[in-house]
Amino acid sequence: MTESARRPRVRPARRPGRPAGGDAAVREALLGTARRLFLAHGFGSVTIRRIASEAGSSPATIHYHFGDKLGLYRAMLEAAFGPVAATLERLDDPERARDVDVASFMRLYARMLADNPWVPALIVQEVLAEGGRFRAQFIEQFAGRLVPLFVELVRREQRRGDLRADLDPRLAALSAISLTVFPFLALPVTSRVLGVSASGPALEQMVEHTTRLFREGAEARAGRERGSEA
Amino acid sequence: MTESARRPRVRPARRPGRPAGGDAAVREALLGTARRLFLAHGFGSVTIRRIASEAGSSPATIHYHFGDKLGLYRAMLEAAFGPVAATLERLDDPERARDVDVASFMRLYARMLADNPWVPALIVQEVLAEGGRFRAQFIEQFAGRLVPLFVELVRREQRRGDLRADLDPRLAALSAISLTVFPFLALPVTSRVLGVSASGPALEQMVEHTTRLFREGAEARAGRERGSEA
DNA sequence: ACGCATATTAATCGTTTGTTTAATTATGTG
DNA sequence: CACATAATTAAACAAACGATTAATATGCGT
Repeated sequence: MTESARRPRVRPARRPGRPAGGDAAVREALLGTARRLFLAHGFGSVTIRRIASEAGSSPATIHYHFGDKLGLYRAMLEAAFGPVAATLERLDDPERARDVDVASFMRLYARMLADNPWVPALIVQEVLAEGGRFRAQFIEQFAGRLVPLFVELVRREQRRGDLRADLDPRLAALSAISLTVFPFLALPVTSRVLGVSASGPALEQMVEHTTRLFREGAEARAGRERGSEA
Repeated sequence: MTESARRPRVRPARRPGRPAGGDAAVREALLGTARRLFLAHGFGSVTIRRIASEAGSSPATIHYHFGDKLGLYRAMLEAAFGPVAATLERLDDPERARDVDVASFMRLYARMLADNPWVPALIVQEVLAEGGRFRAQFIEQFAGRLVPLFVELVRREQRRGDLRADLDPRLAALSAISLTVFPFLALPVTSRVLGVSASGPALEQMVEHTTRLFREGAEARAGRERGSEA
C-alpha cells in the first residue's frame, strides 16, 4: 500500500489547526493586505479569497476575525485612519491650539499626509468618491471638526489684522485646504506630468511654497481692501 | 385547449425582437445609467443586470452594443470626458491661447467643471483613485497637455514681470490647479461642513476669490523677492 | 411582398462569489 | 496531563455573476 493511499494526494502548504507562533500577526497581515488591495482595486473588485491568499491565510479566517467582508473593510478603515485621528487630537487640545496659525496648520497637515501615504488614497476612494463607504463617518469624525477649526483660525487672524478683513473666511479656509491637500491627491498624475514629489526636500519645498502663496495672497496690506466677499 | 397551454404563463413586460421606436436611444440610456451607477458604486460593485434593468433593457443588449462589461465602461468614459476634450481643444488653438492668462484659464476650467458635474466625480474615481481604469488615458489625452500649458502660462507671466520671478513655475501651476479643482472634488464634503455651493452666484464668487488669492499670492511686488524656489 | 440585416429578449451556461460547517491542531488552565 | 478554548483550514453551499445562444420581432432596400 503506497503512502498516497492514506494521505491526501498533495501535502497542503498549511493544514488546519491553531498555529504555533501564538500572536495576533494574522489579523495585522489581513488588515494590511486588505488595505493594499481595496485601495488598488476597489471594494467590489477584490475577493476575500485573494486577500486571504495574499496574506497567507484562508477565507474562513477572515470570517473568524471580522465576521464578513464588510467587517474586514470597516476594521481596515478604522486602523488606516488612525493617524488622522491622532493629528486631530493634537489640535483639539486648547493648550496647543492657542499659538497655532493657518500656516503651521497647513504644515502639520501636509506632513501627516506625507508620513501616511495611504491616507490621501483612502480619502480619494472612500470619502470623495461617490458611494464612498467612509464619507459619512469621515465628515462626522474629522472634516466636521477640522474644517470649522480652520475657519476659526482664519477669523482669528482677520481680527488680529494679519489677514484681509474682506475675505470670506469659509472660502479662505477652503483655499488653504485645497493648496495643502490636492497636491497629495493628484500625486499619481503630477508625478508623471510635472515630475513633482512629496517626500524629502521636495516636500519641504512644496509646503514652503504653498504656505507662502496663501499667506501673501490673503494677508492684509495697505490700500487693498475691496468689496466684501462674504 | 386553454390559452395558457400555447402561450407563456406570464405575459412578459417586453418580448424579444427589434423595437418599434427605431433609434439609438437605447444606447444613450445604457451609457447614462452606466455612468450614474459606476460613479455611485464603483465598477466592481455594479452588475450589468442592474444597469440593463434600470435602463429598461436586458444584459444581452449590453453585450450586443458594447461586447462586454468593460466595453460599456470604456464607452461611458469616452462619452463622459467629451467636455474636457472640448475645453482642451479651445486652448490648444494658438490663436486663442495668445491672450489667455492663468486667471482666465482658471475661470474657464472651473466653469467646465461646474457645467459637467460628473467630471470631477469621474476624475476622483477613475483617475486619482488607485487602480483607476482611466488614469493612463487621462494623462495622455488631458493632463499631459494641459498641465505643461499651465506651466508655460506661468513662465510667460513671469517674463512679463506680472508674477514673481522666484516662483517655481511648476509649483505655481500646481497651486493654481489645486485652487481651481479641489473645491469641486471636495464638494460632497464641503457642502456639508461649510455649506458651500459651486453653482449660480456662489460659483462666480468662488472663482473670483480663488483667482484673486492666486494673483495676489504670486504677483510681483517691489522688495519681495527671496531666494529662488526653483 | 419578400428577404436580409438589425435590435432585442428569455433562457441558460459555466464560474466565481461570500459565507458556512465540520474537522483539526495548538494553547492555556487547573 | 487531561480538557476546555482559541485559531485555523479544507470542503462545500447556495446565490449571483458575466457571458452566450437561440428565438423573435421590426426596419428597410429591392
